[in-house]
Amino acid sequence: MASTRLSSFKREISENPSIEPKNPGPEIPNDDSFAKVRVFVRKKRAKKCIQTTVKEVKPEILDQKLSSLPEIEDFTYGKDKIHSRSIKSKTSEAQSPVNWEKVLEGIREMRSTENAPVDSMGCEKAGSSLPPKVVISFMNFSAKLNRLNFKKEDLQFWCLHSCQAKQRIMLLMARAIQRLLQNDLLTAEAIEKADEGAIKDLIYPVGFYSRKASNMKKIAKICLSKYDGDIPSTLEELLLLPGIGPKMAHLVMNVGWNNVQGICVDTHVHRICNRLGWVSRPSTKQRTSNPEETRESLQLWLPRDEWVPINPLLVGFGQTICTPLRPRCGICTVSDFCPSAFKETPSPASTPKKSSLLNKRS
DNA sequence: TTCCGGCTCA
DNA sequence: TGAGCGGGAA
Repeated sequence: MASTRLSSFKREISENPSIEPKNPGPEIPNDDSFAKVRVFVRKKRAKKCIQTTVKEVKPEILDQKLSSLPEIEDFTYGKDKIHSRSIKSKTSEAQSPVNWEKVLEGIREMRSTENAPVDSMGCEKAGSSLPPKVVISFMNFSAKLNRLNFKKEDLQFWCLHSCQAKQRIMLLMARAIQRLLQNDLLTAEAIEKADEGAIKDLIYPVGFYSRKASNMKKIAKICLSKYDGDIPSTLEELLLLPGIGPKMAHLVMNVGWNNVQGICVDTHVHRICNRLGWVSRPSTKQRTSNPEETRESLQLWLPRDEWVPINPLLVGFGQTICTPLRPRCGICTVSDFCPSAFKETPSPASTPKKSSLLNKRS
């Protein structure tokens, strides 16, 4: 049965070399008669699959065989299943930036000596303090938080992590979680029943509080009707929720479900990767124009085990040193590797527009 | 590309 | 005083 599926799959591939493999791939018969491990190799150029082959090698020479294929960057295989894998082609446009590891290490060191808001509030620092039956996902816990008058000890509830919770609720903001907690508004049922105006008051003055209160109600309703009060567990379904875009969907997949589908790229990751010259628009050396482009570009070369930690690392770095305005290049230990160091354009505030000059005159 | 809305900082 | 913040929708 399984071997029939495998042979038809092989035929499918040989007839159509650009076919995308299913993930996970076809099953391999789980018996002793099967002496070989099949390694499915897919060469990728940018996003497009350009070559697909199936190789059969004996397990005992697998490592040797694979080391003779240097273009293989990452793959998994097993007796039972062939999993997806990515291949770094020598001719690929996705070259790792020079010194990226040094830069990352330098940022890690800087981060270890400088506290950033994301360290106390970021969802990765998950809530062991959270009620056991509640898992909270949220967005917008960014640089703005440290400007607000919240005590640090009030912020211990901000986080989420995956746990064996049956009841989950996705919140769309960070800072209001404690107040929602005090009002028992942390389940889809409670949010669904609550008055939108009351939610608005509780989360005020979070950015976009009005829209977020409305989205919370909508999401709670969807979670109750479609997911039994839980949150969706796939990227596609998360993206269908109102107010949930790629940044939030990847964050939830990474941290809430421990299922890494992509890098969570927010404004800090987007800005810093571009400053470092780590990402570019396809086939160009131009900066990426939005976080989604950055994510795709970054994923082409950044090793998968960095996909989750890169977010809190760069967010904290962006909050404290590589700030949007007036980055502190003077204290940055990796500025030697940064093509944008000390080159930031002066803020528009220093060159007043005509309208503001006119206002001043009047 | 603009808007959302309160807030901070230069 | 007003630019900028930050992710998503229109």
